[in-house]
Amino acid sequence: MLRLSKMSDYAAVVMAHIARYPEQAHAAAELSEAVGVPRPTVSKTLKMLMHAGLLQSRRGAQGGYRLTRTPIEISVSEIIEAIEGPVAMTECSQAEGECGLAATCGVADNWQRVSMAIRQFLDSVTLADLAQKTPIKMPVMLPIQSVSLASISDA
Amino acid sequence: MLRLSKMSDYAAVVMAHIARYPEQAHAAAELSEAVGVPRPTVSKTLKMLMHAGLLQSRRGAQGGYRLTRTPIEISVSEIIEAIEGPVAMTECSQAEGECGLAATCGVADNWQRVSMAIRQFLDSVTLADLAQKTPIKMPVMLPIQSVSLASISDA
DNA sequence: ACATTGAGGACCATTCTAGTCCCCATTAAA
DNA sequence: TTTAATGGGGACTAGAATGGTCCTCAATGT
Ligand code: SF4
Ligand code: SF4
Repeated sequence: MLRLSKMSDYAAVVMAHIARYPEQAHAAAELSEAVGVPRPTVSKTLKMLMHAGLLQSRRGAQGGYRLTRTPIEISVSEIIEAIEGPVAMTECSQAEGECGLAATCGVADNWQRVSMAIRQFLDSVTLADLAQKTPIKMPVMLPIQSVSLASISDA
Repeated sequence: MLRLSKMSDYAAVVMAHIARYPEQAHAAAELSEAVGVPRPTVSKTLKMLMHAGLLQSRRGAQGGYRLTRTPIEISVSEIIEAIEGPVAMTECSQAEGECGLAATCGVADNWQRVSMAIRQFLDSVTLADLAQKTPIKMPVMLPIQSVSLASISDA
């Protein structure tokens, strides 16, 4: 279903929560309760976000997590990538692991473009957008055909 | 990685292959060889595409599969949905199965919009786009902020 | 000192995925 | 009418990924 993993979802929820009070340090326990996700799981998520450089932590009393950047400077694609790796629809859309069918499949090139379009879109959505209460408006996406089908000439 | 499943990828490849000769019937064996995917797997994929109404089949000698519509009338989102169900990033982006955090998470609404934007985009990419040899051009996507953060006024 | 809080990583259960196989139904052609 | 081609349906399996838990150690403020 082209579904985000639950962990990514948690990550987004947690990040959004932190983004609403960016100045405070948020302990894992606090976030766990606020969000309704068991502590160990939330902790794991936080660790991943930290490794990705989206959060900084301080241990000890009064410690916790806070954002390394302002919510406007964090994109949802970064959050997703922190949890599940690069946003890529097909195997061939990542640098590594070229799929064996690349030679015969004939769609690799176009898939990569589609994939890139989605990545760019996700780049353009920020944590601030996600966290705000008022629903964000949808971006205008020009139908792909309008630019592509015009110039077909080969086989 | 927000990755398409392999099956969906196969489906796309196979559909693209058929789309290049829409008039002929394509036997599973033929497609299997053309695409380099083992017969049983390709067969399974074809069955799914048929159930979704994207292909029609005829059994017996000279039988095989062909498209039910022209390639321009088939969107890649339909192909994906045929294999892995509705394109939805979060659990709450589908009608059924509301996730338990819906009340507390505070991002459901915005995720749904992001999800819908992607779905719409995928709707706009057709099988013809995918199948053509010349690389498709990317659609222009206006950054979401430009439309969202400016005009916040509603609830 | 000591209570708090994160770091790191092992570990497990369950689900999903990819892939295989078998047997039956239909159709065209010999 | 027989036969060969071809899809339909569905059960089945091995393996990977996912979601989630737990334990112990390190840091830090009071
Ligand atoms: S598009 Fe082609 S090359 Fe890319 S992953 Fe799919 S089959 Fe492999
Ligand atoms: S966004 Fe909120 S409601 Fe939607 S799936 Fe994630 S947690 Fe559940």
